Amino acid sequence: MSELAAKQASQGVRSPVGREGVLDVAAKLFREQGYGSVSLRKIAEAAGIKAGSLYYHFGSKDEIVAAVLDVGIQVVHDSMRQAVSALPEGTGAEASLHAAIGAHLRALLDVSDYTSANVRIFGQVPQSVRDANLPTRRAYEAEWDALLSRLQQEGALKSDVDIRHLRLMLIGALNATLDWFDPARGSAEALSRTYADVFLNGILERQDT
Amino acid sequence: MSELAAKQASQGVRSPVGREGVLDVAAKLFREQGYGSVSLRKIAEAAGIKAGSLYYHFGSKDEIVAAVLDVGIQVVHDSMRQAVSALPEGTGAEASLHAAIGAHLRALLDVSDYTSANVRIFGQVPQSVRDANLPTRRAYEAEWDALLSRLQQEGALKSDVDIRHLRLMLIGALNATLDWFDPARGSAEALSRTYADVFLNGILERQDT
DNA sequence: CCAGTTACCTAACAGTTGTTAGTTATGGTG
DNA sequence: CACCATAACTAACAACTGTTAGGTAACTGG
Repeated sequence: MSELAAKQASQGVRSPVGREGVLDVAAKLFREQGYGSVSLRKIAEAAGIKAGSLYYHFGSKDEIVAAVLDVGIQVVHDSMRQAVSALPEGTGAEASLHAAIGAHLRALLDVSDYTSANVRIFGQVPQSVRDANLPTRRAYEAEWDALLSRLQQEGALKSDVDIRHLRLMLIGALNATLDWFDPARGSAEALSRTYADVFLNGILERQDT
Repeated sequence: MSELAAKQASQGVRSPVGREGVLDVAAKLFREQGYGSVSLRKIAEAAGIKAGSLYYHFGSKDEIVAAVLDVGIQVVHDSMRQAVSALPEGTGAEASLHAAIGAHLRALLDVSDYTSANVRIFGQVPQSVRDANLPTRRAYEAEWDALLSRLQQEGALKSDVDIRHLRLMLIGALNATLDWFDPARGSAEALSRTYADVFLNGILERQDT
């Protein structure tokens, strides 16, 4: 049950599904089935209302999916920012990156239907919806760029790697886990350790260490 | 113009679009617009015929998209196998991986609408179509696993990395480039150097080298 | 020259889609 | 009690979907 619905129910209101309940259900369906095969009637049925009723809360299907996309980025953004800023001052590059990667993967794989829906359907929605989501995306990307730049200025990262490129590579690799990750086979936590290690140290056997 | 169409035209035949021409056009549209928003009428129009005529060559829409998916994997598989097998015997891990990565990225970003369409729409098509494409996929994945295992047995790769996991991570990262790669900003060739270097050596600044 | 094959076209079908207009039931407020 | 906002419902629309049946023109082998 959504927070809003819970609050209203406790006030004795005949608990309506409401805008929030619709979004929760929509995010889940989009994550599971993709954009194209989720109709308004499917969303409505899963929410326990009729299709026409969706237009009380939203002006169009685009408006629903746009809301899901925005929340999806906000969740992972908050999660990542919080994880990094919670680190003690002077934390090394290794731990900082691991924290950021872990936060991203947890939001994507454990926590949020919104974030996974975003990653899954962003490439499937109409251009106009994608454009509407861009500012929110850019803010999250800037957070990553800031982190990576800081580590590079501290001399922890190679000076010849391009930050934008590295960020695209990193987030791309992380998001791709959504296609195959199986919680029964391993935790997001373990995954983030592996990913951080590969990106930081590579996979080549070395003489030193 | 497709090879078939060219051959037939040179024989004096009133050049039909044909099965091959339809697939070429379908692959391009799927790559550009995704699965859901490409209707049979759009494919037909782009091919210069009418929607109903598609059923002369194919039994259903699923059959069209399944054919595109299969060809997409075959192209990148052939490209990768050929690139690796062309290397002189005793080639090091670094060069081997770079060749494989380069072949994959070139098929994805430069060469084939089929391969890029596969990566783009695989997650959007009906379950049955995905299942039909699985054997072809597995063969390509096995090719990668064989390469990585060989390198690991030669002692070139760390012995504690899981091959399957590494392959998923690598191909996932490579495929993700499709979302942002802009040929005007850099070549697939240059990209493959960067990716190989990061995966092999990591991004951490080191005392040695 | 005729028969057959190839590759298309036309027209229509049943189902689904996003969307709209008008209606109704509920519960809090003056 | 009357009033009003909230959150639904019903029923229909035009457009579009994959698909099918039947027809037609062009080239090919006998």
